[in-house]
Amino acid sequence: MVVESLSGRIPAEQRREQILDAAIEQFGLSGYAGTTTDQVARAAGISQPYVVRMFGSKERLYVAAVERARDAVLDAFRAVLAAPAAEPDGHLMARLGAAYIDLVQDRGILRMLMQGFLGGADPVVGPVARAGFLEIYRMLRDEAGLAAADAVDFLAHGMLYNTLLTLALPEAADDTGRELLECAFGAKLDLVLRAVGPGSGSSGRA
Amino acid sequence: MVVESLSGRIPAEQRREQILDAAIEQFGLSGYAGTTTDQVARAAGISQPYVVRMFGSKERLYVAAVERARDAVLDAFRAVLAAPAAEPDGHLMARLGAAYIDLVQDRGILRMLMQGFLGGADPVVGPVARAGFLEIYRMLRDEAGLAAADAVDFLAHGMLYNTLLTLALPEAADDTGRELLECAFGAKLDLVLRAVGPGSGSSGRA
DNA sequence: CTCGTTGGTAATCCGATGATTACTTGGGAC
DNA sequence: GTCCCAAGTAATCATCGGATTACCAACGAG
Repeated sequence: MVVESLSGRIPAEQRREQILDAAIEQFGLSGYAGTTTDQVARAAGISQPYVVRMFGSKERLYVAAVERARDAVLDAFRAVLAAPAAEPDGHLMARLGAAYIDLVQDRGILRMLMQGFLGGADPVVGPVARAGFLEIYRMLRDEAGLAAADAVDFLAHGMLYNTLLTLALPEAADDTGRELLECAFGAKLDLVLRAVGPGSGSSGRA
Repeated sequence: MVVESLSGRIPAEQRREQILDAAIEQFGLSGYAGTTTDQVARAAGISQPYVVRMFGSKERLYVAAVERARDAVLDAFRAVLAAPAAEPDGHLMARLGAAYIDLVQDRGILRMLMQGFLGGADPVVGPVARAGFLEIYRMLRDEAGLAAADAVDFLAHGMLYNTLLTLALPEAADDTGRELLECAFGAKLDLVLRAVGPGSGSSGRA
């Protein structure tokens, strides 16, 4: 997970990417206010002042992390559109859905997206989050060619995925929870559970 | 919005309710870490130490606020089930959906719910949030009598509502946004927009 | 009236945290 | 080699925030 390569003196752009990876993980877990720049720095393997100096402020780092999470979604969907349909019975929406499930196996990205949505009321984060969401919708409609109603249905179930996964239901579900998961994810459930594994799989804190 | 009644010496239980109302509003806006106990206290019209003493700690107050938001949802749905169906064509799910839209006109409750979901990874909030979500699901299935697939579909669209509303899309939508809103809310859109009104309606900070 | 219980606050403490400043080191150009 | 810029850190600051302590004030019972 965390960058392990004992890294002396790395070009700034590469370091920037490492910081953003760490920021998504940490901000995703604890939100903007709940995450310290020092946590991000440690996760990226550098010192706290360098994080601040690289991005100017914590707030700007946060916005960059939100944008990066949005780009991850857009990239994942565009990869599906670029790839040839292997199976003829695989409808586009199903393939997009599977790609999304795959993407958000990285719970950092998933939670970062959700954090972004919740920032809708914030004067700085809000506009970024709204524009990002609409960009994804436009992509589904214009590039993937989904009808508006289909795109909305796709998004709705995506949001349910988001909720169930951030709730960590797959990791800790009783009978009711399992029924809900089966019904929500359908055939994709094994995709979800494969990553969780048979163990309790509780990922500890940093 | 904020309790205005110049209130000297109020019974503790009543004060507790005021604090919880304020907590839902504030925590919903800024999350757990982003909200100070002093903000909650001011919004409730009392002093900061009293808030802490009443609930023991900020964390316990937060958990209580999450539970209260959950109860608000359960109560709203049970009210629908208890009321006689006025119109025969009004399907149960549509009536439940309308009740939900109505409930989350209070954006504080809406955002508090979302904050709770995002706390799924937290060792304290997580279990509460998971149990609360499953409780709502069980209610839909057992008390409302929805088929599991219908309940899941209902929840999925509810989660899309949540996202669109926390993003504050109704308050600030371009053409794409309006199309998305129309498609997502359908006939319920006027219910949503009625509260927002023709003005910009940007509700200021506390 | 007085007294104890409940409702409530002012003052204060201590740790945490984002930012700033000043400093050090590595490595490529020539 | 030496020079200089990019990469990076240690030390420090000012502020904020949750919790604690000690104290004050209504109100009802007797």
